[in-house]
Amino acid sequence: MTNCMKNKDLLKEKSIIMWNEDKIEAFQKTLLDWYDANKRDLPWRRTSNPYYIWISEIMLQQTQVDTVIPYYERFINTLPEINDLAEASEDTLLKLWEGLGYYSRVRNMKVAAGQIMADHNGIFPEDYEAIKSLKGIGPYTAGAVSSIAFNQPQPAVDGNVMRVLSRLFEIELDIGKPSSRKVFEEMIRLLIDRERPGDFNQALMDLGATICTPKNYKPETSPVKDFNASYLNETWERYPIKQGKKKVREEAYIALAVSNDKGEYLFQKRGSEGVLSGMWTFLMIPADILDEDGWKSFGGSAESLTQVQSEILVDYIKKEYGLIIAFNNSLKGTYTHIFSHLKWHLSIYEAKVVAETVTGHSLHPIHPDDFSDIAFPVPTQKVWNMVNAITLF
DNA sequence: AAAGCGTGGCA
DNA sequence: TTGCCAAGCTT
Repeated sequence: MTNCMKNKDLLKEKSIIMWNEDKIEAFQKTLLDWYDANKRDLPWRRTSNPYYIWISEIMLQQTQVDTVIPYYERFINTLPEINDLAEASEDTLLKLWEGLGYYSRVRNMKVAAGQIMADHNGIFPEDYEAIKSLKGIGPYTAGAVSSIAFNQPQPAVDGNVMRVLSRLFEIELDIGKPSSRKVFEEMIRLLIDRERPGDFNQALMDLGATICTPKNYKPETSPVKDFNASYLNETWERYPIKQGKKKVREEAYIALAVSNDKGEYLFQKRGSEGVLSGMWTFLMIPADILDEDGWKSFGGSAESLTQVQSEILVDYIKKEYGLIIAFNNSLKGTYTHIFSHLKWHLSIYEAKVVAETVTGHSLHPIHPDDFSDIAFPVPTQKVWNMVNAITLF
């Protein structure tokens, strides 16, 4: 009862009028009937194993269903039990995750698997708070797993749900703000079907993914259009409210594929902080060492560096890595990689190792025959493809 | 609270 | 082409 009052106070504060019980019940039936007839047949909907549901939810974070499916299948086949995940090496995990992005997700999963082994006797916990305390599991994923795998009436508010509710109730909140999520959660606590909470949550997400979409939205085609205030009031084009994103930062590098006389290429492991942390790349030389204008001075159409730039580069490699190289001053290609918050402009060149200083360096030689054992982020794969295409292996 | 964190699809 | 979008979490 106390929680119920809190719910209504929060909604009242935001000028949100909740439906009466009859309307809520009618909505639940309409939504679930639609879901029963139209739900997508997805691999993780054929299991009630919380471990597998968890894997799917982590993979689906900010990632499209079609992308996830093959990764999901391979992951559960390779690591069928929580214990397998807890004991897997980071290399194994990253290889299973290669190309999915947001690599901290799988590192966190290994930590969480260790928590489950240590704190829950290897059994996936059922309690919402216990689930949420697992590394990498936030309010959405905790709600999704507890409702889908354990039939608990917990909200699972993701972008879909916020968009659907914004349109149904003409919500004026910016769905990009962290504080807004709590309001939507309180709405779901009042709306959720107590008999089928997991299906209710998934039905809202399916509705958002297939009908109540961000673009090309046709409200008249929705199974719950009669409940949709923004449709009935012809205000639906205003919702959901979301602030625009800021422009991304741009950086330029020389991506240098350095090979030695054994046919190995030299890779560097990125640091534990920042983008692509702990992932392998070719040498990445900040373009601004070459001149004050950085990549703009050569990133366009230039096929080679100037003599001066070339010497600066060779000196930099010697100083930074203790490596004497023969630089092949012929542009192999350019590639622009767009992250969520950052853009890399890569100019790709090759070089051969002539000599190494005795102090060694932070670079790791890897033969192309062994590339299949190592997880490379997409920018590294793109650079390799360009080097590989030109040299005709 | 806001920024950081990958990648691919789409108009 | 550029920008936005997709089943978020951590710091």
